[in-house]
Amino acid sequence: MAGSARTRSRGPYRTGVRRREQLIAVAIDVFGEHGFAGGSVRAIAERAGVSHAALIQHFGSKGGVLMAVLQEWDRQTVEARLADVSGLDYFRRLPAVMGAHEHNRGLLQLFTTIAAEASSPSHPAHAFIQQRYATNLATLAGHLQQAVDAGDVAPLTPAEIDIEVRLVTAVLDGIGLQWLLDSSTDMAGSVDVYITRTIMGWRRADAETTRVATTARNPV
Amino acid sequence: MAGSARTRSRGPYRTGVRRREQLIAVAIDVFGEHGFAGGSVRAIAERAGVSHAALIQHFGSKGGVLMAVLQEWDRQTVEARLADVSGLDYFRRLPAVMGAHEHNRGLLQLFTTIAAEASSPSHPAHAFIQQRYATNLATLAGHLQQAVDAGDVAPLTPAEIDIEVRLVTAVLDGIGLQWLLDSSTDMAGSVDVYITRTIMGWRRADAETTRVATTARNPV
DNA sequence: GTCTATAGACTGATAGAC
DNA sequence: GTCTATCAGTCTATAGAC
Repeated sequence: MAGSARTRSRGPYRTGVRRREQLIAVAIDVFGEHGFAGGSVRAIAERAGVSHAALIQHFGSKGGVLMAVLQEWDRQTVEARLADVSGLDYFRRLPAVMGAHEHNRGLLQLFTTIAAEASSPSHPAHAFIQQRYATNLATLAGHLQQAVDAGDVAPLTPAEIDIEVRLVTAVLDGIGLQWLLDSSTDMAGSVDVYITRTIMGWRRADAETTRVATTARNPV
Repeated sequence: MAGSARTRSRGPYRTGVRRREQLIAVAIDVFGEHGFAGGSVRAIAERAGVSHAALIQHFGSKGGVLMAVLQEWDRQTVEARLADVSGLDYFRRLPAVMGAHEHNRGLLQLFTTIAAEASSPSHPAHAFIQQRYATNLATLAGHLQQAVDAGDVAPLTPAEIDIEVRLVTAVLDGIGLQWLLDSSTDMAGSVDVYITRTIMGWRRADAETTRVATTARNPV
C-alpha cells in the first residue's frame, strides 16, 4: 500500500527483510530448544534485541511466528534437497543431507520437536506437519517408482513401495533424534549403512522378503 | 511416618495408590497431548476431578508429576517387554510390541513428545531420556551380541552392532511418529518387514555391506 | 487428604507515544 | 517501525481451613 520511500534505499523494504530473517532465525532456535508451547514470544524478542510488541507486530501473533518459521524451514530444506537428482540417486544423497545437519543443530531440533508436538491434532502446526509428511513420502515413492520403471531395481507393488519409503523416513527421523540426544551418533554413517544395504536389497528380488513377511504376519 | 490407621482399611494407603495411579494416567494423557511445557497442572487436575493444589500436594511439583509419569511409563514398557526372550527372539518380538501400541495411543504419544522435547539439555527430563536411550541401545546390543556368540548370525564388530541397534531403534521411533501423524500407517507390518529382512541380512555375511559402506564414506 | 484463597510471576496481545 | 505501558488471563506453588 502506502510505503515510505525514504525507509528503503533500493529493494522493497530492504532492511525489513533482514530484520525479519534475523527474527525467524532466533525463533527457530527458541522453538527448537523449548518447542512451540514452551518457547515464548518474549524469549524470542529478548534474544533478538527487540521488544515483544515489535515481534508480534511483525508476525501478527505467536502462531504467525510459527508459520513463518515452518515456511523458512521448508524453504531451506527444499532448496538444499536435490532438485538435480532423481531415482536411486535421490536416496544415495540422503546420507550427505543428514550429515549436513550435524553442523546445523537448530533446524533439526526444531523440526524434531515440532513434529512430535504436532502429532496432537489440536496443535497449530498439526495440518502443516501432516501434509509435509504426506508430500515427503509421495516424493520418495515417486523416485523409487521411477527406479523400478527404469529397471534399476526389481518390481515392487505400491504397498511395498509405501513401506519402503516409510522405513527410509523413519530411519532419517529416528537417527536424527538419537544424534540430538547423543552427539557422538554418526548420522551420516548410520544412514549410509541403511541406504546402501537397502538399495542392494532392492536390486535383487528382495521384494520377496517383504511379501512373505507382510502376508505371513496377518492372522485374519 | 505417622500415618492415620483409620484412612487405610487393609494395605498401606489403600485408596491413596489408586488415586495416585489415576492421576498419573491422566497426566500421561495431558503431557502426551500437549507435551510437558504445554501441559498444565491445572489441566491434569481438572480432568482428574481434583483441585490443582491436591495434585501438587501429591507430587510436590510439576516436575514431580513428570517424573512419576516417566517411571510409570518405564514400568509399563519394561514389564511388557520380553523378560522371557533373548538373542534374535528379542528382535522378532518387536513388531508385536509395536502393534500393541496401536491400542494405546496415549503412551506412545507421551514418549514421542517428551523424547523430542527432552533433546534440549535444559529440559527436566533430558537426563532421564538420555539414560533411557543408552540403556535401551545397550540391551539391544547385548541381545545381538548373544546371537553372534550363539552362531545365529555372522560375526559383527562392536561398531557394526552399534549401528545395527541404532537403526532398529530409529525404525521403531520413526514408524511410531508416522502412525501418530497418520493412523493408517501399519506399524507392526512396517517394523516386521524391517526386522525380518534385517535378520536375514545378519544371517548371511551381509556385514560386509556395512563394512564397505562405513569405510568408503570416510574421506579422512 | 482435599478444598478455597491467594501470592507472585509469566503469558499473548493491544494502545498509543515517538 | 520500534518503543513503553498496560491489559486480562494463565501459570506454578503455598497457606490455611475443614
